[in-house]
Amino acid sequence: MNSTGSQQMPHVSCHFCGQRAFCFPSALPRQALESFDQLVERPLPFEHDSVIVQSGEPFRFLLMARSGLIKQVADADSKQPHQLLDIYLPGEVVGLEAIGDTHVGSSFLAADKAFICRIPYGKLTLFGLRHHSVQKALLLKMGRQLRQRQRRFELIYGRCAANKVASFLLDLSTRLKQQGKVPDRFALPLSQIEIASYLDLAPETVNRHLRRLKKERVATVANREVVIHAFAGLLADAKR
Amino acid sequence: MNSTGSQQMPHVSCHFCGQRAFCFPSALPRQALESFDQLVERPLPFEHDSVIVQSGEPFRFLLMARSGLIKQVADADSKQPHQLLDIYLPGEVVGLEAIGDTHVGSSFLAADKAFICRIPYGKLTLFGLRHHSVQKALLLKMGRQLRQRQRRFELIYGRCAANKVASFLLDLSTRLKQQGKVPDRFALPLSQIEIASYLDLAPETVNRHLRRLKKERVATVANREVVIHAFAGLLADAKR
DNA sequence: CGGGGCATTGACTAGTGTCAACGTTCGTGG
DNA sequence: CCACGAACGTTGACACTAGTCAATGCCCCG
Repeated sequence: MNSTGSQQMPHVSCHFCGQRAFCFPSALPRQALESFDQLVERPLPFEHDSVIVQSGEPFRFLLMARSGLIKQVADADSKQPHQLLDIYLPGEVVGLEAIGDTHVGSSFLAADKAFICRIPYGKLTLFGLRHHSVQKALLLKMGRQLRQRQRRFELIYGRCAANKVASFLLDLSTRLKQQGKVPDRFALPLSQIEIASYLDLAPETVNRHLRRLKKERVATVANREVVIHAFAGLLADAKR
Repeated sequence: MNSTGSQQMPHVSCHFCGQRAFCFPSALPRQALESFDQLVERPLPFEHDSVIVQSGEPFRFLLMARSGLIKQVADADSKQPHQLLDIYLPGEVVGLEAIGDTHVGSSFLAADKAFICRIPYGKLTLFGLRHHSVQKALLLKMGRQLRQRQRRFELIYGRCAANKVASFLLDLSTRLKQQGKVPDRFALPLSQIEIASYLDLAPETVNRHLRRLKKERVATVANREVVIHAFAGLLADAKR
Protein backbone atom coordinates (compact mmCIF):
# COMPACT_ATOMS: atom_id res chain seq x y z
CA MET A 1 0.00 0.00 0.00
CA ASN A 2 2.78 2.36 0.87
CA SER A 3 6.19 2.70 -0.70
CA THR A 4 8.56 2.54 2.22
CA GLY A 5 11.48 3.90 0.27
CA SER A 6 13.86 1.30 1.59
CA GLN A 7 14.31 0.12 -1.96
CA GLN A 8 15.79 2.51 -4.45
CA MET A 9 14.81 3.54 -7.95
CA PRO A 10 16.97 2.43 -10.80
CA HIS A 11 19.50 5.24 -10.88
CA VAL A 12 18.28 8.59 -12.27
CA SER A 13 21.35 10.78 -12.30
CA CYS A 14 21.13 14.45 -11.36
CA HIS A 15 22.90 15.21 -14.61
CA PHE A 16 19.88 14.16 -16.66
CA CYS A 17 17.18 15.20 -14.16
CA GLY A 18 14.56 17.54 -15.57
CA GLN A 19 14.46 19.51 -12.31
CA ARG A 20 18.21 20.06 -12.19
CA ALA A 21 17.92 23.76 -12.96
CA PHE A 22 15.66 24.19 -9.90
CA CYS A 23 17.67 21.94 -7.58
CA PHE A 24 20.70 22.51 -5.38
CA PRO A 25 23.42 21.40 -7.81
CA SER A 26 22.31 23.77 -10.57
CA ALA A 27 25.65 25.58 -10.57
CA LEU A 28 27.98 22.64 -9.85
CA PRO A 29 30.76 21.55 -12.21
CA ARG A 30 30.60 18.02 -13.63
CA GLN A 31 32.85 16.44 -11.03
CA ALA A 32 31.01 17.86 -8.02
CA LEU A 33 27.65 17.08 -9.62
CA GLU A 34 28.47 13.39 -9.60
CA SER A 35 29.52 13.68 -5.98
CA PHE A 36 26.20 15.35 -5.13
CA ASP A 37 24.44 12.68 -7.13
CA GLN A 38 25.76 10.10 -4.67
CA LEU A 39 24.27 11.70 -1.58
CA VAL A 40 20.70 11.90 -2.94
CA GLU A 41 18.27 9.07 -2.13
CA ARG A 42 15.69 8.08 -4.71
CA PRO A 43 13.02 5.84 -3.16
CA LEU A 44 10.48 3.98 -5.28
CA PRO A 45 7.60 6.17 -6.42
CA PHE A 46 4.88 6.98 -3.89
CA GLU A 47 1.27 6.17 -4.70
CA HIS A 48 -1.84 8.30 -4.15
CA ASP A 49 -2.12 9.53 -0.55
CA SER A 50 0.83 7.50 0.71
CA VAL A 51 2.88 9.13 3.44
CA ILE A 52 6.28 10.47 2.36
CA VAL A 53 7.13 12.08 5.68
CA GLN A 54 5.11 11.54 8.85
CA SER A 55 4.43 14.38 11.25
CA GLY A 56 6.55 14.00 14.36
CA GLU A 57 9.35 11.93 12.89
CA PRO A 58 12.93 13.17 13.30
CA PHE A 59 14.03 15.72 10.73
CA ARG A 60 16.55 14.16 8.36
CA PHE A 61 15.64 15.04 4.78
CA LEU A 62 14.59 17.74 2.44
CA LEU A 63 12.36 16.54 -0.41
CA MET A 64 12.10 17.42 -4.06
CA ALA A 65 9.52 15.99 -6.43
CA ARG A 66 10.86 15.03 -9.85
CA SER A 67 7.21 14.61 -10.83
CA GLY A 68 3.91 14.58 -8.98
CA LEU A 69 2.32 16.88 -6.42
CA ILE A 70 3.21 16.85 -2.72
CA LYS A 71 0.56 17.75 -0.12
CA GLN A 72 1.41 19.13 3.32
CA VAL A 73 -1.29 18.29 5.86
CA ALA A 74 -1.78 19.29 9.49
CA ASP A 75 -1.95 15.81 10.97
CA ALA A 76 -2.22 12.53 9.14
CA ASP A 77 -3.31 10.65 12.27
CA SER A 78 -6.59 12.26 13.18
CA LYS A 79 -9.75 10.91 11.66
CA GLN A 80 -11.20 14.26 10.71
CA PRO A 81 -10.48 15.23 7.09
CA HIS A 82 -6.95 16.56 6.65
CA GLN A 83 -6.30 20.25 6.66
CA LEU A 84 -4.39 20.95 3.47
CA LEU A 85 -1.73 23.37 4.67
CA ASP A 86 0.19 23.68 1.43
CA ILE A 87 1.01 22.04 -1.89
CA TYR A 88 4.35 21.73 -3.68
CA LEU A 89 4.96 21.37 -7.41
CA PRO A 90 7.97 19.60 -8.92
CA GLY A 91 10.99 21.87 -8.63
CA GLU A 92 9.89 23.34 -5.28
CA VAL A 93 11.94 22.23 -2.26
CA VAL A 94 9.88 20.60 0.50
CA GLY A 95 10.54 20.51 4.24
CA LEU A 96 12.63 23.65 4.77
CA GLU A 97 10.57 24.73 7.78
CA ALA A 98 12.03 21.84 9.81
CA ILE A 99 15.56 23.26 9.56
CA GLY A 100 16.78 24.08 13.04
CA ASP A 101 14.20 21.81 14.62
CA THR A 102 14.70 18.22 15.72
CA HIS A 103 11.40 16.89 14.39
CA VAL A 104 9.07 17.45 11.46
CA GLY A 105 5.95 19.48 12.26
CA SER A 106 3.52 18.24 9.62
CA SER A 107 2.96 15.31 7.28
CA PHE A 108 3.73 15.17 3.59
CA LEU A 109 1.71 12.99 1.23
CA ALA A 110 1.80 12.22 -2.47
CA ALA A 111 -1.30 13.68 -4.16
CA ASP A 112 -0.85 11.30 -7.08
CA LYS A 113 1.97 9.01 -8.19
CA ALA A 114 5.10 10.91 -7.22
CA PHE A 115 8.79 10.38 -7.94
CA ILE A 116 10.76 11.89 -5.07
CA CYS A 117 14.35 12.75 -4.22
CA ARG A 118 15.32 12.69 -0.56
CA ILE A 119 18.22 14.98 0.23
CA PRO A 120 19.79 14.19 3.64
CA TYR A 121 20.10 17.55 5.37
CA GLY A 122 23.27 16.76 7.29
CA LYS A 123 25.10 15.64 4.17
CA LEU A 124 23.77 18.66 2.30
CA THR A 125 25.23 21.13 4.79
CA LEU A 126 28.56 19.29 4.87
CA PHE A 127 28.60 19.41 1.08
CA GLY A 128 27.80 23.12 1.28
CA LEU A 129 30.98 23.78 3.28
CA ARG A 130 33.07 22.77 0.26
CA HIS A 131 30.74 24.02 -2.47
CA HIS A 132 29.52 27.50 -1.67
CA SER A 133 27.09 27.55 -4.59
CA VAL A 134 25.11 24.82 -2.80
CA GLN A 135 25.25 26.69 0.49
CA LYS A 136 24.02 29.79 -1.28
CA ALA A 137 21.31 27.86 -3.14
CA LEU A 138 19.96 26.68 0.21
CA LEU A 139 19.65 30.26 1.46
CA LEU A 140 18.01 31.34 -1.80
CA LYS A 141 15.49 28.52 -1.60
CA MET A 142 14.61 29.39 1.98
CA GLY A 143 14.08 33.01 1.00
CA ARG A 144 11.93 31.88 -1.91
CA GLN A 145 9.98 29.60 0.41
CA LEU A 146 9.32 32.49 2.80
CA ARG A 147 7.95 34.53 -0.10
CA GLN A 148 5.86 31.58 -1.25
CA ARG A 149 4.34 31.24 2.19
CA GLN A 150 3.59 34.94 2.02
CA ARG A 151 1.56 34.33 -1.15
CA ARG A 152 -0.09 31.34 0.51
CA PHE A 153 -1.03 33.63 3.38
CA GLU A 154 -2.46 36.28 1.08
CA LEU A 155 -4.62 33.63 -0.53
CA ILE A 156 -6.80 33.47 2.57
CA TYR A 157 -6.18 36.94 4.06
CA GLY A 158 -8.76 39.64 3.37
CA ARG A 159 -10.44 37.81 0.51
CA CYS A 160 -13.96 36.61 -0.14
CA ALA A 161 -14.67 33.18 -1.57
CA ALA A 162 -14.75 34.27 -5.23
CA ASN A 163 -11.38 35.98 -4.73
CA LYS A 164 -9.85 32.88 -3.24
CA VAL A 165 -10.97 30.47 -5.93
CA ALA A 166 -9.81 32.73 -8.75
CA SER A 167 -6.50 33.57 -7.04
CA PHE A 168 -5.90 29.88 -6.40
CA LEU A 169 -6.19 29.00 -10.07
CA LEU A 170 -4.05 31.98 -11.10
CA ASP A 171 -1.36 31.10 -8.54
CA LEU A 172 -1.16 27.53 -9.80
CA SER A 173 -1.02 28.75 -13.37
CA THR A 174 1.83 31.14 -12.53
CA ARG A 175 3.85 28.52 -10.69
CA LEU A 176 3.47 26.00 -13.51
CA LYS A 177 4.52 28.60 -16.04
CA GLN A 178 7.68 29.16 -13.99
CA GLN A 179 8.41 25.46 -14.41
CA GLY A 180 7.99 25.76 -18.17
CA LYS A 181 4.53 24.21 -18.38
CA VAL A 182 1.50 25.51 -20.27
CA PRO A 183 -0.41 27.90 -17.98
CA ASP A 184 -3.95 27.34 -19.27
CA ARG A 185 -4.39 23.60 -19.00
CA PHE A 186 -2.98 21.40 -16.26
CA ALA A 187 -3.66 18.43 -13.99
CA LEU A 188 -4.84 19.15 -10.46
CA PRO A 189 -4.91 15.93 -8.43
CA LEU A 190 -7.06 17.39 -5.64
CA SER A 191 -10.70 16.80 -4.71
CA GLN A 192 -12.98 19.79 -4.26
CA ILE A 193 -12.93 18.95 -0.57
CA GLU A 194 -9.15 19.37 -0.53
CA ILE A 195 -9.36 22.61 -2.51
CA ALA A 196 -11.91 23.85 0.02
CA SER A 197 -9.55 23.01 2.89
CA TYR A 198 -6.66 24.73 1.09
CA LEU A 199 -8.73 27.89 0.68
CA ASP A 200 -10.29 27.74 4.15
CA LEU A 201 -13.81 27.43 2.71
CA ALA A 202 -16.69 24.96 2.91
CA PRO A 203 -16.72 22.37 0.09
CA GLU A 204 -20.15 23.56 -1.02
CA THR A 205 -18.86 27.10 -1.42
CA VAL A 206 -15.98 25.94 -3.61
CA ASN A 207 -18.36 23.86 -5.69
CA ARG A 208 -20.70 26.79 -6.25
CA HIS A 209 -17.93 29.10 -7.37
CA LEU A 210 -16.39 26.49 -9.66
CA ARG A 211 -19.75 25.92 -11.30
CA ARG A 212 -20.19 29.65 -11.67
CA LEU A 213 -16.78 29.96 -13.37
CA LYS A 214 -17.76 27.13 -15.69
CA LYS A 215 -21.11 28.74 -16.52
CA GLU A 216 -19.39 32.05 -17.21
CA ARG A 217 -16.90 30.28 -19.53
CA VAL A 218 -13.97 31.47 -17.42
CA ALA A 219 -12.49 28.17 -16.28
CA THR A 220 -13.38 24.49 -16.03
CA VAL A 221 -12.26 22.32 -13.14
CA ALA A 222 -13.30 18.70 -13.59
CA ASN A 223 -11.81 15.22 -13.62
CA ARG A 224 -8.81 16.52 -11.67
CA GLU A 225 -7.95 18.80 -14.56
CA VAL A 226 -8.07 22.58 -14.90
CA VAL A 227 -8.69 24.44 -18.14
CA ILE A 228 -8.56 28.23 -18.06
CA HIS A 229 -10.58 29.83 -20.85
CA ALA A 230 -10.36 33.50 -19.86
CA PHE A 231 -7.55 34.84 -17.69
CA ALA A 232 -9.25 38.23 -17.72
CA GLY A 233 -12.25 36.76 -15.93
CA LEU A 234 -10.05 35.20 -13.25
CA LEU A 235 -8.09 38.42 -12.80
CA ALA A 236 -11.33 40.35 -12.35
CA ASP A 237 -12.45 37.90 -9.66
CA ALA A 238 -9.05 37.95 -7.95
CA LYS A 239 -8.99 41.74 -7.61
CA ARG A 240 -9.25 42.87 -4.04
CA MET B 1 9.85 63.55 11.75
CA ASN B 2 11.68 60.44 10.66
CA SER B 3 15.02 59.11 11.76
CA THR B 4 16.94 58.62 8.55
CA GLY B 5 19.55 56.50 10.18
CA SER B 6 22.42 58.33 8.55
CA GLN B 7 23.58 59.30 12.01
CA GLN B 8 24.64 56.55 14.35
CA MET B 9 23.82 55.76 17.95
CA PRO B 10 26.54 56.16 20.50
CA HIS B 11 28.16 52.76 20.32
CA VAL B 12 26.22 49.86 21.90
CA SER B 13 28.54 46.91 21.59
CA CYS B 14 27.21 43.46 20.74
CA HIS B 15 29.06 42.19 23.78
CA PHE B 16 26.75 44.00 26.17
CA CYS B 17 23.58 43.80 24.02
CA GLY B 18 20.59 42.24 25.76
CA GLN B 19 19.56 40.44 22.59
CA ARG B 20 22.97 38.89 22.01
CA ALA B 21 21.76 35.39 22.87
CA PHE B 22 19.13 35.66 20.12
CA CYS B 23 21.37 37.30 17.52
CA PHE B 24 23.86 35.96 14.99
CA PRO B 25 27.02 36.21 17.06
CA SER B 26 25.65 34.21 19.98
CA ALA B 27 28.34 31.54 19.61
CA LEU B 28 31.26 33.72 18.56
CA PRO B 29 34.51 33.94 20.56
CA ARG B 30 35.49 37.36 21.93
CA GLN B 31 37.79 38.28 19.04
CA ALA B 32 35.28 37.49 16.31
CA LEU B 33 32.48 39.15 18.28
CA GLU B 34 34.31 42.47 18.11
CA SER B 35 34.78 41.97 14.40
CA PHE B 36 31.05 41.30 13.97
CA ASP B 37 30.35 44.33 16.11
CA GLN B 38 32.03 46.49 13.46
CA LEU B 39 29.77 45.37 10.64
CA VAL B 40 26.50 46.19 12.39
CA GLU B 41 24.87 49.59 11.83
CA ARG B 42 23.00 51.23 14.69
CA PRO B 43 20.88 54.13 13.43
CA LEU B 44 19.24 56.58 15.82
CA PRO B 45 16.02 55.23 17.32
CA PHE B 46 12.91 55.26 15.14
CA GLU B 47 9.79 57.01 16.38
CA HIS B 48 6.15 55.85 16.24
CA ASP B 49 5.11 54.80 12.72
CA SER B 50 8.31 55.96 11.07
CA VAL B 51 9.50 53.88 8.13
CA ILE B 52 12.50 51.66 8.83
CA VAL B 53 12.46 49.92 5.45
CA GLN B 54 10.31 51.06 2.54
CA SER B 55 8.57 48.55 0.28
CA GLY B 56 10.33 48.38 -3.07
CA GLU B 57 13.75 49.57 -1.98
CA PRO B 58 16.78 47.39 -2.79
CA PHE B 59 17.44 44.59 -0.32
CA ARG B 60 20.55 45.34 1.69
CA PHE B 61 19.88 44.71 5.38
CA LEU B 62 18.40 42.35 7.86
CA LEU B 63 16.96 44.06 10.94
CA MET B 64 16.91 43.23 14.61
CA ALA B 65 15.12 45.27 17.24
CA ARG B 66 17.07 45.76 20.47
CA SER B 67 13.84 47.16 21.88
CA GLY B 68 10.47 48.15 20.43
CA LEU B 69 8.02 46.43 18.13
CA ILE B 70 8.42 46.27 14.33
CA LYS B 71 5.33 46.18 12.10
CA GLN B 72 5.35 44.67 8.61
CA VAL B 73 2.68 46.27 6.39
CA ALA B 74 1.50 45.51 2.87
CA ASP B 75 2.11 48.91 1.34
CA ALA B 76 3.02 52.11 3.13
CA ASP B 77 2.10 54.25 0.13
CA SER B 78 -1.60 53.61 -0.34
CA LYS B 79 -4.02 55.80 1.52
CA GLN B 80 -6.24 52.97 2.71
CA PRO B 81 -5.37 51.78 6.22
CA HIS B 82 -2.32 49.53 6.27
CA GLN B 83 -2.73 45.79 6.24
CA LEU B 84 -0.72 44.53 9.18
CA LEU B 85 1.01 41.48 7.71
CA ASP B 86 3.16 40.61 10.71
CA ILE B 87 4.80 41.91 13.86
CA TYR B 88 8.27 41.23 15.24
CA LEU B 89 9.42 41.35 18.85
CA PRO B 90 12.95 42.20 19.97
CA GLY B 91 15.17 39.19 19.34
CA GLU B 92 13.32 38.14 16.18
CA VAL B 93 15.21 38.69 12.92
CA VAL B 94 13.36 40.87 10.41
CA GLY B 95 13.55 40.84 6.62
CA LEU B 96 14.62 37.26 5.89
CA GLU B 97 11.99 36.84 3.17
CA ALA B 98 13.95 39.23 0.93
CA ILE B 99 16.95 36.89 0.77
CA GLY B 100 17.46 35.83 -2.82
CA ASP B 101 15.43 38.75 -4.11
CA THR B 102 16.77 42.08 -5.31
CA HIS B 103 14.16 44.25 -3.61
CA VAL B 104 12.14 44.30 -0.42
CA GLY B 105 8.50 43.24 -0.81
CA SER B 106 6.84 45.06 2.06
CA SER B 107 7.39 47.99 4.41
CA PHE B 108 8.62 47.85 7.98
CA LEU B 109 7.58 50.46 10.54
CA ALA B 110 8.33 51.10 14.19
CA ALA B 111 5.18 50.54 16.28
CA ASP B 112 6.61 52.65 19.07
CA LYS B 113 10.07 54.05 19.80
CA ALA B 114 12.41 51.36 18.48
CA PHE B 115 16.17 50.84 18.75
CA ILE B 116 17.27 48.89 15.68
CA CYS B 117 20.36 47.10 14.44
CA ARG B 118 20.86 46.96 10.68
CA ILE B 119 22.90 43.96 9.59
CA PRO B 120 24.21 44.34 6.01
CA TYR B 121 23.36 41.06 4.30
CA GLY B 122 26.37 40.98 1.99
CA LYS B 123 28.80 41.50 4.86
CA LEU B 124 26.92 38.93 6.93
CA THR B 125 27.32 36.18 4.31
CA LEU B 126 31.00 37.04 3.82
CA PHE B 127 31.47 36.85 7.57
CA GLY B 128 29.64 33.52 7.51
CA LEU B 129 32.24 32.03 5.17
CA ARG B 130 34.88 32.39 7.90
CA HIS B 131 32.65 31.76 10.92
CA HIS B 132 30.42 28.78 10.33
CA SER B 133 28.44 29.37 13.52
CA VAL B 134 27.10 32.55 11.94
CA GLN B 135 26.33 30.79 8.68
CA LYS B 136 24.51 28.11 10.64
CA ALA B 137 22.67 30.69 12.77
CA LEU B 138 21.32 32.24 9.58
CA LEU B 139 19.89 28.91 8.44
CA LEU B 140 18.41 28.27 11.89
CA LYS B 141 16.77 31.68 11.95
CA MET B 142 15.26 31.15 8.51
CA GLY B 143 13.88 27.80 9.62
CA ARG B 144 12.49 29.42 12.73
CA GLN B 145 10.97 32.20 10.64
CA LEU B 146 9.27 29.64 8.39
CA ARG B 147 7.74 28.01 11.46
CA GLN B 148 6.69 31.41 12.81
CA ARG B 149 4.93 32.20 9.57
CA GLN B 150 3.22 28.84 9.91
CA ARG B 151 1.84 29.95 13.28
CA ARG B 152 0.89 33.31 11.80
CA PHE B 153 -1.00 31.41 9.11
CA GLU B 154 -2.80 29.22 11.60
CA LEU B 155 -3.94 32.34 13.43
CA ILE B 156 -6.37 33.13 10.61
CA TYR B 157 -6.90 29.65 9.11
CA GLY B 158 -10.02 27.78 10.13
CA ARG B 159 -10.76 29.93 13.17
CA CYS B 160 -13.70 32.04 14.24
CA ALA B 161 -13.27 35.53 15.67
CA ALA B 162 -13.20 34.44 19.33
CA ASN B 163 -10.48 31.88 18.45
CA LYS B 164 -8.37 34.45 16.72
CA VAL B 165 -8.45 37.03 19.49
CA ALA B 166 -7.62 34.49 22.19
CA SER B 167 -4.90 32.81 20.10
CA PHE B 168 -3.40 36.20 19.33
CA LEU B 169 -2.98 37.05 23.00
CA LEU B 170 -1.64 33.58 23.80
CA ASP B 171 0.86 33.73 20.93
CA LEU B 172 2.17 37.10 22.09
CA SER B 173 2.42 35.82 25.63
CA THR B 174 4.38 32.75 24.50
CA ARG B 175 6.79 34.74 22.38
CA LEU B 176 7.47 37.22 25.17
CA LYS B 177 8.05 34.39 27.60
CA GLN B 178 10.67 33.00 25.21
CA GLN B 179 12.43 36.36 25.46
CA GLY B 180 12.41 36.11 29.25
CA LYS B 181 9.57 38.57 29.86
CA VAL B 182 6.57 38.11 32.13
CA PRO B 183 3.81 36.40 30.14
CA ASP B 184 0.73 37.87 31.84
CA ARG B 185 1.33 41.61 31.53
CA PHE B 186 2.93 43.37 28.60
CA ALA B 187 2.81 46.45 26.40
CA LEU B 188 1.08 46.14 23.05
CA PRO B 189 1.64 49.28 20.99
CA LEU B 190 -1.15 48.52 18.50
CA SER B 191 -4.56 50.11 18.02
CA GLN B 192 -7.62 47.87 17.91
CA ILE B 193 -7.81 48.74 14.22
CA GLU B 194 -4.34 47.29 13.72
CA ILE B 195 -5.17 44.20 15.75
CA ALA B 196 -8.25 43.76 13.57
CA SER B 197 -6.14 43.97 10.44
CA TYR B 198 -3.63 41.50 11.89
CA LEU B 199 -6.42 39.02 12.59
CA ASP B 200 -8.30 39.66 9.35
CA LEU B 201 -11.40 40.87 11.22
CA ALA B 202 -13.50 44.03 11.33
CA PRO B 203 -12.46 46.48 14.06
CA GLU B 204 -15.91 46.27 15.64
CA THR B 205 -15.61 42.50 15.93
CA VAL B 206 -12.27 42.79 17.72
CA ASN B 207 -13.69 45.42 20.04
CA ARG B 208 -16.66 43.25 20.97
CA HIS B 209 -14.53 40.24 21.76
CA LEU B 210 -12.04 42.29 23.79
CA ARG B 211 -14.89 43.76 25.83
CA ARG B 212 -16.30 40.27 26.32
CA LEU B 213 -12.93 39.01 27.58
CA LYS B 214 -12.79 41.96 29.95
CA LYS B 215 -16.33 41.32 31.23
CA GLU B 216 -15.50 37.64 31.77
CA ARG B 217 -12.37 38.62 33.72
CA VAL B 218 -10.16 36.72 31.28
CA ALA B 219 -7.99 39.49 29.90
CA THR B 220 -7.85 43.27 29.71
CA VAL B 221 -6.55 45.12 26.66
CA ALA B 222 -6.48 48.86 27.17
CA ASN B 223 -4.09 51.78 26.99
CA ARG B 224 -1.85 49.76 24.69
CA GLU B 225 -1.30 47.29 27.49
CA VAL B 226 -2.40 43.69 27.91
CA VAL B 227 -3.11 42.00 31.24
CA ILE B 228 -4.04 38.34 31.20
CA HIS B 229 -6.07 37.29 34.25
CA ALA B 230 -6.99 33.72 33.30
CA PHE B 231 -4.95 31.71 30.82
CA ALA B 232 -7.51 28.92 31.12
CA GLY B 233 -10.17 31.19 29.69
CA LEU B 234 -7.98 32.11 26.74
CA LEU B 235 -7.06 28.48 26.10
CA ALA B 236 -10.73 27.53 26.09
CA ASP B 237 -11.46 30.24 23.52
CA ALA B 238 -8.45 29.27 21.41
CA LYS B 239 -9.48 25.63 21.12
CA ARG B 240 -10.45 24.64 17.62
C1' DC C 1 -23.63 -5.19 -8.58
C1' DG C 2 -23.07 -2.80 -4.41
C1' DG C 3 -20.96 0.60 -1.47
C1' DG C 4 -18.33 4.58 -0.29
C1' DG C 5 -16.60 8.77 -1.32
C1' DC C 6 -17.28 12.80 -3.93
C1' DA C 7 -20.07 16.27 -6.43
C1' DT C 8 -24.37 18.82 -6.66
C1' DT C 9 -28.22 21.31 -5.08
C1' DG C 10 -31.53 23.76 -2.06
C1' DA C 11 -33.10 25.63 2.46
C1' DC C 12 -31.82 27.67 6.45
C1' DT C 13 -28.86 30.18 9.80
C1' DA C 14 -25.00 31.86 12.48
C1' DG C 15 -21.34 34.73 12.54
C1' DT C 16 -19.21 38.83 10.66
C1' DG C 17 -19.08 42.74 7.97
C1' DT C 18 -21.07 47.19 7.13
C1' DC C 19 -23.04 51.45 8.34
C1' DA C 20 -24.16 55.09 11.33
C1' DA C 21 -23.95 57.59 15.46
C1' DC C 22 -21.81 58.94 19.52
C1' DG C 23 -18.21 59.05 23.22
C1' DT C 24 -13.43 59.35 24.48
C1' DT C 25 -8.68 60.43 24.30
C1' DC C 26 -4.85 62.87 22.91
C1' DG C 27 -2.08 66.09 20.61
C1' DT C 28 -1.85 70.68 18.61
C1' DG C 29 -2.07 75.35 18.33
C1' DG C 30 -4.23 79.50 19.64
C1' DC D 1 -4.34 76.76 29.82
C1' DC D 2 -8.05 75.72 27.19
C1' DA D 3 -10.46 74.80 22.67
C1' DC D 4 -10.53 72.26 18.94
C1' DG D 5 -10.16 68.45 15.74
C1' DA D 6 -8.68 64.01 14.34
C1' DA D 7 -8.22 59.40 15.27
C1' DC D 8 -9.66 55.81 17.93
C1' DG D 9 -13.01 53.22 20.75
C1' DT D 10 -17.91 51.93 21.72
C1' DT D 11 -22.44 50.65 20.67
C1' DG D 12 -26.64 49.24 18.14
C1' DA D 13 -29.23 47.94 13.89
C1' DC D 14 -29.02 45.63 9.82
C1' DA D 15 -27.37 43.02 5.64
C1' DC D 16 -25.15 39.39 3.68
C1' DT D 17 -21.58 36.10 2.92
C1' DA D 18 -20.47 31.68 3.67
C1' DG D 19 -21.24 27.67 6.86
C1' DT D 20 -24.32 23.96 8.09
C1' DC D 21 -27.58 20.45 7.26
C1' DA D 22 -29.96 17.33 4.42
C1' DA D 23 -31.03 14.88 0.34
C1' DT D 24 -29.88 13.19 -4.07
C1' DG D 25 -27.09 11.81 -7.85
C1' DC D 26 -22.80 10.34 -9.76
C1' DC D 27 -18.72 7.71 -10.42
C1' DC D 28 -15.15 4.71 -9.41
C1' DC D 29 -13.40 0.66 -7.28
C1' DG D 30 -13.80 -3.62 -5.22
